[in-house]
Amino acid sequence: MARNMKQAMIIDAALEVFREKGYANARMADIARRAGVSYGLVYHYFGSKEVLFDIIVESWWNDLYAMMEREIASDAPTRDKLVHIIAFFLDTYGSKPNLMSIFVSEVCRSSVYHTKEGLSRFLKFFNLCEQIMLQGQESGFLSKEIPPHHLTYIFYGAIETFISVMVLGKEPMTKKRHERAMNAILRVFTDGASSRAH
Amino acid sequence: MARNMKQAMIIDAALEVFREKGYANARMADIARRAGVSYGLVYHYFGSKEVLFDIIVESWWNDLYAMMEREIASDAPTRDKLVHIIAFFLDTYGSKPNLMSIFVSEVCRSSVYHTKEGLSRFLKFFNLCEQIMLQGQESGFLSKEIPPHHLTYIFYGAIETFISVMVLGKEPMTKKRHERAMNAILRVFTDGASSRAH
Amino acid sequence: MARNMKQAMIIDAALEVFREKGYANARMADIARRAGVSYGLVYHYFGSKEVLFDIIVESWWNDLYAMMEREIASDAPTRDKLVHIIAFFLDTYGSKPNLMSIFVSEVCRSSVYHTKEGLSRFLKFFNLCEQIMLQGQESGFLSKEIPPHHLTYIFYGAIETFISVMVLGKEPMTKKRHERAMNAILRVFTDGASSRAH
Amino acid sequence: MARNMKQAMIIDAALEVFREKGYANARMADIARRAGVSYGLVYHYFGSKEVLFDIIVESWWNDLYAMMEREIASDAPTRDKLVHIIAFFLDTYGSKPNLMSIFVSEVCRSSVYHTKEGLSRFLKFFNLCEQIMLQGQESGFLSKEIPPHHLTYIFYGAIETFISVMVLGKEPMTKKRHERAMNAILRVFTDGASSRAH
DNA sequence: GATGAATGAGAGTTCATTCAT
DNA sequence: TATGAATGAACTCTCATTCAT
Repeated sequence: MARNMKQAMIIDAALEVFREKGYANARMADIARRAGVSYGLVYHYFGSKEVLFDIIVESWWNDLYAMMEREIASDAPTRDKLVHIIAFFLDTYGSKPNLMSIFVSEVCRSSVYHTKEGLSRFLKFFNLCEQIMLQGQESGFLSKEIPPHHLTYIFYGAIETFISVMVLGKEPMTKKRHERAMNAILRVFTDGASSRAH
Repeated sequence: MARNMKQAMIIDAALEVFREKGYANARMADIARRAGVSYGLVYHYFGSKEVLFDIIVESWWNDLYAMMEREIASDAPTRDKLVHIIAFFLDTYGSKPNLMSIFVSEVCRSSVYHTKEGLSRFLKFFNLCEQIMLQGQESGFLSKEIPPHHLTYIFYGAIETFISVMVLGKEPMTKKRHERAMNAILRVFTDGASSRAH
Repeated sequence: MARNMKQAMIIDAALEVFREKGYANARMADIARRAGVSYGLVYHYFGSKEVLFDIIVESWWNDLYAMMEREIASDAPTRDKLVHIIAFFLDTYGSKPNLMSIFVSEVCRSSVYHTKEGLSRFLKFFNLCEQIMLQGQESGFLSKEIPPHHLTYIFYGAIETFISVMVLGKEPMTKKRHERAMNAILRVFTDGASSRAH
Repeated sequence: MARNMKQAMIIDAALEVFREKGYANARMADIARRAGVSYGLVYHYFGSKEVLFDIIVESWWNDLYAMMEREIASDAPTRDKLVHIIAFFLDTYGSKPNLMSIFVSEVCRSSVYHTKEGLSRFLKFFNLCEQIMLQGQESGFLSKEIPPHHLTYIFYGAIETFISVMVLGKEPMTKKRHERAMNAILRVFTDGASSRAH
């Protein structure tokens, strides 16, 4: 599939360039050069810079939503669901660091703050997350004293910051890092950081 | 005073425009028009778009560092220090929502990912936060099982997400919101979200 | 060919505009308009106003150096070498009056005084000229009483002023003018203006 | 005379700045700063950048014309007149190097090529010079075989190039340099560079 | 499909000049 | 006389996008 190959090369190049420079400073010429194609071809396939960015971003959101919906539908214990969500972020960082980097540095900020679509995508994710928190409260695993959207903020904030720090440090994902991040987030989120927690 | 007044008007206009459009899409002409001054005056006082942005950002970081250092030096219980830090973010959102909005949407992301200065400022803040976590562990308030930098990520991630959501919803700060956010963050961070926590 | 043609048209337009207005007052928009191309194309090919100017200037210096080096290497009598050098300037004025005009009004002054490269290019030419004067002294044609760099200044000064006056008067080069300038420079430089000279 | 003092300080500052940067790149703010006055004052006294430059340039031309007219009116031998003219340039370089530098790098080029006034001033000087050459021919000192305007070009070209080289090398004027330049110009102009000249 | 020359609107920046004080 | 805040036209340069080949 020559077609798919070139498209894929452009996407990969775009991931790199968007990560390095950010959306605003990424130039279509850079992406074309990095992909080793003429920059007419980028337009041939993707129409515009915005569309190219959106395709990348959309694939991310769709994967995320799919995962979240799987978890919501599943009848696993809430604790496992939280584990799966954390793992999804950590694994994606491991397999597609560029994508994850773009997500934390561009998507979940600029795009969210300055476009309608960005905002609604973000809110949709929070909504899905909230459902899981609600399931947790109903199953008796999570305390009902804290509103589920607040639980969402704290849970998601923890994941995002862990990912951000790895992105900033360009740290490669390792088994150890994965395990430590997972443990820390899960432990503090469920039992708290206080020394009283057993 | 006239001098300081116009400067202040430009800064205020810049805060608005940067918040609305983001750094990349903010136009100096917009800022000048919004401030009700001529195009050239913005340059007369601030030299360039970058400098103007930096002045705004720098004032934020300096305030933040000052607060953190006060807390580190203080001999209040760690729990109070955490309260003060959370309050600092919530209060700043209340008094300077534009600044806070710029912080979460631009500074702590694009600027941090794409400039050396941005990165080092961010890391400095994390470092200060870590010191407080360490104090908390030493005083016996926080569990020593979790590394202090991990505690930092979770604590800060929670604050940032609460602020982000308020920014996105353009929610005005109220006493109630302040209290709820404070309680949720503090409660989950120290005791966890699990229903076993009392 | 289309590519080279447009480039050539831009260069020609630049030669005209730089000559008419001088480097500082030449506008890129003028050059583009004169060349009959879009604004952006000038940048597409030449990157910046400075580069565009430099390319023009560099071609001149390179031609000049090449000629000088040919003369130095040649075993013709010094008198012939001087004839060739004078002819080079006069002929270039005839075939590329814009280039020559830019040279005397911009390059050999502003550029030389205000940029490192300009200075070193000028000195390099003087150095080559000095070598020819030295050859003339060694062959017995030129008096050894006058230092070769002084001979250079007088010889070159004469040529430059003749060219300058032609540029100022926008005089087209004719055979007669060529001959008269050649004779006057050669005659005075070798035998002097005194009536005692035979 | 406070008035004259500040004016003089501005003129001096302008001489420096115009020399360092050239007319086009000299900024009024630079001149004011260098002079230690506000830049409103520069306008108060001189009206515009162009006027300021013109005043400087005009004083030069007037001194030059006055000298030339003195020489034309004098009944000294032509040789002495040539000596005086050369000395005028060398002495002015010694006493006012900035002025001389501006003259060779800006006035006798850009200004001459791009303004009507510049051109006419230059031609007037050439005209005066020609009269002296004519006197020399009539007195039998200079050969009648070479048109007086050609003699002018060669004579003036020699002086200008000597001055230019000193300006470029920022060489301070010394007695020795003065003498050598004088001798070289005079010797070659009258007797030629050929070894046959006695 | 594929190229890259060509376009031009748009943005940042400069700086001579004005004018209220 | 003296200041420097204020103005805005003018200019360079960028880069997403189009289109002929």
